[in-house]
Amino acid sequence: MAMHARVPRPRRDEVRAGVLAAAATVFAQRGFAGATIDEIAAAAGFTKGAVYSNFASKDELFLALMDAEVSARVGRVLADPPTNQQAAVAIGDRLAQFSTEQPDWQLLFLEFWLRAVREPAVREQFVAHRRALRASIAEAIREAFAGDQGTWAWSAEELTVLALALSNGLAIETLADPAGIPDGLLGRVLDRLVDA
Amino acid sequence: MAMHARVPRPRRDEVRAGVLAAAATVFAQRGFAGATIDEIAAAAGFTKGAVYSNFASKDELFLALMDAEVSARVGRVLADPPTNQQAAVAIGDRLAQFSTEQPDWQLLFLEFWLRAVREPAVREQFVAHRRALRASIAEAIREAFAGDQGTWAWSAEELTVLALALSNGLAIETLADPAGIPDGLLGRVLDRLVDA
DNA sequence: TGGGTTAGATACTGGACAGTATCGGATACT
DNA sequence: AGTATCCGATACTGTCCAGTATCTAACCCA
Repeated sequence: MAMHARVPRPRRDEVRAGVLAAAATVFAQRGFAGATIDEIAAAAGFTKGAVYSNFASKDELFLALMDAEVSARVGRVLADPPTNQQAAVAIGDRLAQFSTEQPDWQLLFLEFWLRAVREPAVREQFVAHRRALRASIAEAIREAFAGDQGTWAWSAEELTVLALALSNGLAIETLADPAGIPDGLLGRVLDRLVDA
Repeated sequence: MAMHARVPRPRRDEVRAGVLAAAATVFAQRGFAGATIDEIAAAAGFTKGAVYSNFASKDELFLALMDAEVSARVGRVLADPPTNQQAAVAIGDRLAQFSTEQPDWQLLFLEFWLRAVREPAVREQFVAHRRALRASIAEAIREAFAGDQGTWAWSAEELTVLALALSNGLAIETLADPAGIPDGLLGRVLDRLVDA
C-alpha cells in the first residue's frame, strides 16, 4: 500500500501568479501566436486545465499579463522621483534600464503594441495604460524642473513623448544589433534636449 | 463546342510582384502568424499553388518582401539628397512620412524585427539590411554637412541612429494613439540636435 | 504544328493547438 | 467523519493551415 505524502495544493492566487509569470517569458520568447497554452502551463508547472481555470481564453491571459506588467512599470518610473537638474537624464537612464536589464519586456511591449494596433479591445486598454504612463512621467518631469520650464523648447508632455520614443527606438536597434549602437546615447540626447 | 477565349497567362514576374504586393498588405493586416498563404494568394488573384511556385515557404516569402520594401525605402531616403543646412530636418520629415503615409509598413517592420530577434536566420538578414540603411543615411548626412561636422555634438553615425530611433519610436506612439502625439516633433528635435 | 516544359490550379495530408467535457482528489464546512 | 464544493489534471474534439502531390493549360522551340 503506497504512502501518500501530504502535499498541500498551491493556493489559487499562487497558481494564477505562476501562470502569469510563465506567460510573460513564453509570450516574450515566442510571440503571442507562437506561444501555446500548453507551454505556458508547463513552464508554470501546471497543465492547460489550470490556465483555463484561471483565465477564460488566451486573449484574456494576455490582457491580464499586460495589465500586471504595465502597472508594475508605472510604479517603478514613479518611485523615488529625481528632483534635481539631472532629472531628465535620470529618467532616460531608468527607461533605458528597462530595455537592457529586461529585454524580454521590450519584446512583450512590442507584442502588446502589435496586438493593440490590430484589435480594438486590446487597443483600448493599451492606450489607457500608455496615457497614464505618459501623464505620470510628465508630472514627474514638471516637479523635478519646477519653475524652470519657461526656458525649454519643449513642454513636459513633449519631452515625455521624446524620452519614450527614444527609449523604444533605441531599444529596437540595440536588441537586434547591439554592436551597432553606442552606449549612453539616450542620456546624452536628453541632456542636450533640456540644456537651455 | 465551347469557344475558348484566348487569355494569355500573366508573366512570371507579374505574378511574383502581385503576390509580394498582396503579401505586404495581408501580413501588415494580420501579422506574420495570422496571415495565411491562401489569403495572400487570393488577394493577389491567384491560388496557393502560384505562391509556392514562386516562393519556397512562408518564411521565404516574408524575407523576399522585406528585401523589396527595405530596398525601396533606402532608395527613397537617398534619392534627391538635401544639401543644405536643413538636411537633418528634411531627412527627419522624410522618415516621418514613411510612418504616416504607410503605417502598414511600420507594422511589417516591427513584425519583421520581432522575428529577427527570435530567429537567427532572419536576424542575420535584418542586421545586414539595417547596417546598410544606416551607412547610407550617415553618408548622406556627411555629404550634406560637409565641412561642418567639427561643431557637432554627434557623429554622423550617432545622428543616424538617433533619427531612426526617434522615427520608429514616435511612429509606435503615433500609430497606437495618434491624438497623444504632437505633429512635427521629429523635425524640431533633429533641428535642435544639429543646431550648433 | 506537335511534343516537351513550365507554372499555376486543385485536392489532399499531417500536425498543431485552442478550447471543452469530464474526472478525481484535495479542501472546507458541519 | 461525512459530504459538498472547488479546482486542477486528463483526454478528447474540431478546426485551421503549411506544405505537397498531382493535374492540366499555356508557353516555347524545332
